[in-house]
Amino acid sequence: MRKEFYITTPIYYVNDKPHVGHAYTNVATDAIARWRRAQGDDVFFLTGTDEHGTKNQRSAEKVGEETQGFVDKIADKFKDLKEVLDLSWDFFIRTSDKEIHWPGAQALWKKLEEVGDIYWKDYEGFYCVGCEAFVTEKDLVDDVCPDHKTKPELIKEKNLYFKLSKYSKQIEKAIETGELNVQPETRRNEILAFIRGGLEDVSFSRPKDKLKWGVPVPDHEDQVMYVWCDALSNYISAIGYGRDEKEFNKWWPADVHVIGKDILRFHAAIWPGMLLSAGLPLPKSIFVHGFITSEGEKMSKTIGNVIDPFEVVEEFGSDAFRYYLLREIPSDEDGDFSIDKFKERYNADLANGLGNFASRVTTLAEKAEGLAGLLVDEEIQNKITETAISAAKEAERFKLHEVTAKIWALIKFGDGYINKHKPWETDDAQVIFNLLALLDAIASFASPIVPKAAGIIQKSIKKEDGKIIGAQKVVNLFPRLDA
RNA sequence: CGCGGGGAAGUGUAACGGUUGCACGUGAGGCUCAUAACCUUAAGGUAGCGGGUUCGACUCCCGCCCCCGCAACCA
Repeated sequence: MRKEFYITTPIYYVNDKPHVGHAYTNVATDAIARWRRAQGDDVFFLTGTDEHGTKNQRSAEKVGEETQGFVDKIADKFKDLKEVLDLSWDFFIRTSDKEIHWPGAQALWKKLEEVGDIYWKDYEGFYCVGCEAFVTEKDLVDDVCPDHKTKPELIKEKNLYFKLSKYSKQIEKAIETGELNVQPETRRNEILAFIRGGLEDVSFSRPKDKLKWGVPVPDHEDQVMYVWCDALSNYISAIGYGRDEKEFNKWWPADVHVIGKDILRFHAAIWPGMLLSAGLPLPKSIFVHGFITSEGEKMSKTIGNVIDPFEVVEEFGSDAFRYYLLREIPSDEDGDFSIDKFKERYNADLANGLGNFASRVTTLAEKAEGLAGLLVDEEIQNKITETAISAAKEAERFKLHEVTAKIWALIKFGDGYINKHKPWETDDAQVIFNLLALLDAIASFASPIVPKAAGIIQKSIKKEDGKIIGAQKVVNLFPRLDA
């Protein structure tokens, strides 16, 4: 029986076009989704955009556009990543979508209110008139707002609050027992320490005059949802919560929420609290990945080292970019993106590695005779099985760079095998058949990582009734780059 | 203050209480099926510092130094 597997990326905030960090989250999630599909699971892969908030409203005003039109344009850029990065997501949720998202977000709100977890409370904070938003002390430079050079005023307003504190213990226990599996371990410890400190209730709404661009709170005309209920609820609204119970029950709970380390708290504290309140099951796991630095430094517009995924792919192709992200960036830590390292990886692993291996094997196989009907030698089969097992083990804990390394080690083994057996001298059909079987396995293992190249290789291997009978030469999959 | 993670060849990384492994890069040799690709091999690490436990520690414990993350309204 096919098992449902529901995986999500965060929804991206649309105040700017996508950068390499977004690309990373997408590619990592995509690789897991493709891997599960290859395992035979029925996968639903969700991504999308978070489009509300005063920031977007103001950005739109600044350029003299309708807010909706403004966010539409940026959301499209995120959608474009599908083709650019060769993503396989099934649905793209937008929080400004009144048909799909709003009913879910509002249904969830009503549920929380129904069980008595929503209440009125004064919210007090520093408010910058220029920003039209509350600012935190962290935002301030010398006590003034860095954007407006004014001192924010302390104001009070009535907000609806969510009783997160009530679920502190339950959330803590769920994470401790692994019912909600937070990966990697270090993030699990981090969030547990935080939760043990006791969770406070969170502000859940804003008065409409402060925040116009958002989801209206049901039954409270003058209030608009603050980000938590608005954004986090996308994970259930997208699959039918509040609209289509059958579809919702098919997919929920999520198997994995893939997130960046910056939003761990929202996903591993607030979100579980909301779900518990609503009587819904918790997601099975949360995979927290690190951030990407650029040329060893934090990416920033002022330094000018922001990496544009569109440009990298334009120059080197989606497979190469995906490979770099999955192989070079440790999936559970911060990693660095540098053009030199990119080229090094490309030449070593893709051109000299996968590409060259595919060429040598298919060239030998194209000329070979008597391949049909042969069986793979035990040595090769064992090697393939070993790799499948160890790669799957790493994939279970989301060590994607390790998965990739294990698969590429098989290429190394293959190259050694060719040199050892010299099939170009012996024309040994069995050896060539073994190599073809190996290449076939490598292509299928690598397809979640470099889907295009894997597809080309698979197509070049001729099969009959699922059995390999020959191949057509694969030419220059990854042309070498000049240093 | 605190909590959590980490410091290993030029770079990136893995496992492990008992010859530090792997990959890239570098040097030498080999091969020619292949994309000046591939294979073999060499050099290169006193495993941050100082103690302790132990027959024996990179691995466990303690102290110190350095780096990073968290420290709640930030997506």
